[in-house]
Amino acid sequence: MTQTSEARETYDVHAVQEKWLPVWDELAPFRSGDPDDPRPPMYVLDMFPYPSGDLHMGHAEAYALGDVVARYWIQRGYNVMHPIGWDSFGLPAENAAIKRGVDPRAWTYDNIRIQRESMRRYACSFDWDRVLHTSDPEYYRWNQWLFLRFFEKGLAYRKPSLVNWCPKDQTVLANEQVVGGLCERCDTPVTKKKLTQWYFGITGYADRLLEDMAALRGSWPEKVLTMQRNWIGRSTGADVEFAIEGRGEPVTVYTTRPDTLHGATFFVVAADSDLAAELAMGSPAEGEFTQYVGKVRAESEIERLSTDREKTGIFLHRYAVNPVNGERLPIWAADYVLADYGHGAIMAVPAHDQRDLDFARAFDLPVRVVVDTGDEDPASSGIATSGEGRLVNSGPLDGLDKAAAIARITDLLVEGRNGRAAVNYRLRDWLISRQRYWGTPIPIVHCPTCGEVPVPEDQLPVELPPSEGLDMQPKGTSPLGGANEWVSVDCPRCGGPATRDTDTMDTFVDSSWYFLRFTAPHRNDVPFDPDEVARWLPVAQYVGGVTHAILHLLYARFFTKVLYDLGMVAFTEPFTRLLNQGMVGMNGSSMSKSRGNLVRLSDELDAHGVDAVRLTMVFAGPPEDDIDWADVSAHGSARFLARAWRLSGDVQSAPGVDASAGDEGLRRQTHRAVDEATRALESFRFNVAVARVMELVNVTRKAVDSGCGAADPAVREAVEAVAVMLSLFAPFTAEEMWARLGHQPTVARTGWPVVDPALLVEESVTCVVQVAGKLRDRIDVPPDVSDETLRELALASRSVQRALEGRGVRTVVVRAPRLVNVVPA
RNA sequence: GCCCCGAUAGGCCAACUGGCAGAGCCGAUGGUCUCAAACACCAUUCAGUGUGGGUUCGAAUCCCACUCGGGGCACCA
Repeated sequence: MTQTSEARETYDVHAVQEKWLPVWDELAPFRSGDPDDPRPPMYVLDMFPYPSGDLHMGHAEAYALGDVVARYWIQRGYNVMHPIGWDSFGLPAENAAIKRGVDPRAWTYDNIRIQRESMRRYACSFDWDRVLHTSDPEYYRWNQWLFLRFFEKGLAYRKPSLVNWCPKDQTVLANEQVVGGLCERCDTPVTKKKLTQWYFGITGYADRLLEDMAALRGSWPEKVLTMQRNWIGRSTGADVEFAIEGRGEPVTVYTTRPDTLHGATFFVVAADSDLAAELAMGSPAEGEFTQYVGKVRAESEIERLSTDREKTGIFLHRYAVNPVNGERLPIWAADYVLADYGHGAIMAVPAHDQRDLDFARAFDLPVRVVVDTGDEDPASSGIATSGEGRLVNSGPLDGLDKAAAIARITDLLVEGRNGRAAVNYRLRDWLISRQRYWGTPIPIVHCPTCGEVPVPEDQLPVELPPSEGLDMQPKGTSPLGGANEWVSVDCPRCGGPATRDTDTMDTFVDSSWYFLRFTAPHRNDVPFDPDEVARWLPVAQYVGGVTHAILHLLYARFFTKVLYDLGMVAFTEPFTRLLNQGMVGMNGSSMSKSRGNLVRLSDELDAHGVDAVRLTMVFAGPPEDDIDWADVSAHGSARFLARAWRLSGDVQSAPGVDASAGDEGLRRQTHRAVDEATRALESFRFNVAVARVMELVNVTRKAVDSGCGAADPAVREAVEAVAVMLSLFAPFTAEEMWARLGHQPTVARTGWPVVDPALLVEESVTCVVQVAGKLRDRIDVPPDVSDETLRELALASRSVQRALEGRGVRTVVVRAPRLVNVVPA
């Protein structure tokens, strides 16, 4: 191999970075707000960050991937809106305030400044004209405004309930923020507490959240859809009313197995429910019951969740009456029945429900089989049977199968007016109150005479009082309660003395509609501009971590449907396509916020340069896979980029030279590389697209050194294609190459290379000839060879004849022009 | 316990609707350069696709069972 450049130039990545940043600042190639822009609009959105310190490896991966998508569609001629903002309310700011005595506001905005500058240096293709921060009063006023719309529709309401409580953060948590019984933020075991809190009525949207997922199939990861489906947890069954001896009102229970109604042998109410307390009152077991409830309340979620714990409960000395046969069922209070699911009470059918059977065996209660499944009697086996079978011991249901029995009993219950078909959801209403400072104040005034009074719109935003002088220490009530002057207000309705609600909203409220605000972040008269929303939304491509598969994405979908019902948007799903990127780890351990950063992004950027880090993130594998930084090589990426850059200095033809006169072999390789890279990009196989560019660099290097030579116009065509394609992954290198090729900045807006289909057609293809599925010969044929000709060519092959060993030919499978399979007799 | 997803070279990963298992990167080995090393460059290397069946002319790809790994839900009646 000839050595073309003796004194090899070296590629100074850091100098190149410093060179182009100010140029891009000046050109602002990613502005999307020109109303006369003729390009078709497209909305590409990265999940916005929380401003906790500087960017880390996870951000670097996410924004590298989001940038590939945004920059690709820009090259394809779209006016891409790719905005960024900060999800800047939340606990860490407050914790920093407590720990270091700094103002949460100052801490937050300092971090935003740092992250913003890091994003600039990382060459993120954001439209910097559209920045928003959810902690700005101009933003959170619209949280409050939307809250009031929800309140008017009855979708925001207050109720007393047992709520998840984090003893460390001293605040309530939504169901979604309790992970495996631990606080999502601080991993403290969560307990229950009875509090009156604000909720959003998401359960009323459960069916729509479920059904509308059909439209997302194929464009959202199946995994995310499955997780949402599980979370919503729809089940169908029946409500059945049981009379209670000595009580006027019957009690309704929900069951998914109404067919087993005749198998009920006892009745259980949730120990921590109001109903249990009422039934226990005056009973001989009252004292025992009170003690039991105390114990249950004190238990942490983690204890409750343990599956192999023993069943506990108290017999209340009361009886329920089975509506189908008049049997008296003893009523027990137990903690295995949940107060906030269904009606907080169940009919227990131990023969066909494992939990009921475990309880029956613990307390020696009868077991009656009503579905003959052919399995061993649960009373002796200890295993409840839930399979198919014929109904027995069930009066009018005897002989029916499960489905028929469910239909029949449901009809009978309706006739007897003591039951009906029913649907239940695992999903609970969304608890949005937080007893913290750094969030959106809930715009409600509590008046002793008028009750809950909304703050009038012209008084929005209800701004947070200064943090100075407020006690931020977690103490179970909001720090805002200490801001006496702020709390005391005149009731907007009657003018009398009243107090503000001192809780703040869950920060997931902020992120449930921010994607709408990006269309016009500076409008202060509306939350978002309907015309702009119509122009840009729904988001064509959303990019973010799978950690938000349930929480954020479910809430945002819910908000969108509510806004649709309010007539504010014309679509019901906010994100048309979703790409989940994986996480970045090191040597098998993850690098999450809580576990500390094993690899510092700034170190990697210093060592290898921005482009090499970005390229490594994209090239490491499919975007949704996790990356182990130990498995990939930023150094290898840097080496490749230097090789690509070197090519741009080798090109000897002039800009604008006619490529059609160039070397055809190289031209074919170039056009095929662009074609394949394009297809890979559109199906999110970014790593494959990068491989195609690497391949093109390799063949171009060979063409320069030992092929057509550096002066051939095909070399320029190839290197220009490399530069444009690299602009998605390695913007600095691409820009520098573009300049060295004699062009003006910026390569980011140059346009995607156009593939000449004529150059994709091969002159001849290698046809594989198999005998009995085994490779026996290869023959070169024209790409348009006919089946007939190919068949004859193959049969004429000496290797084929040898492989046939004189046997006859049974069939010949011909797939022109690539393959022939000769099947011997 | 239930439900998803995955398993291809020493590592990370490719392989369009079933059709030559290998595109790319890392590593390793050899060479060039060097006083030497590092860097760089050139070249070489390695699997028959987790296991067992099935469908097919033909299976990494489709089907069934299992193993291992990852994830989700889990006392939700």
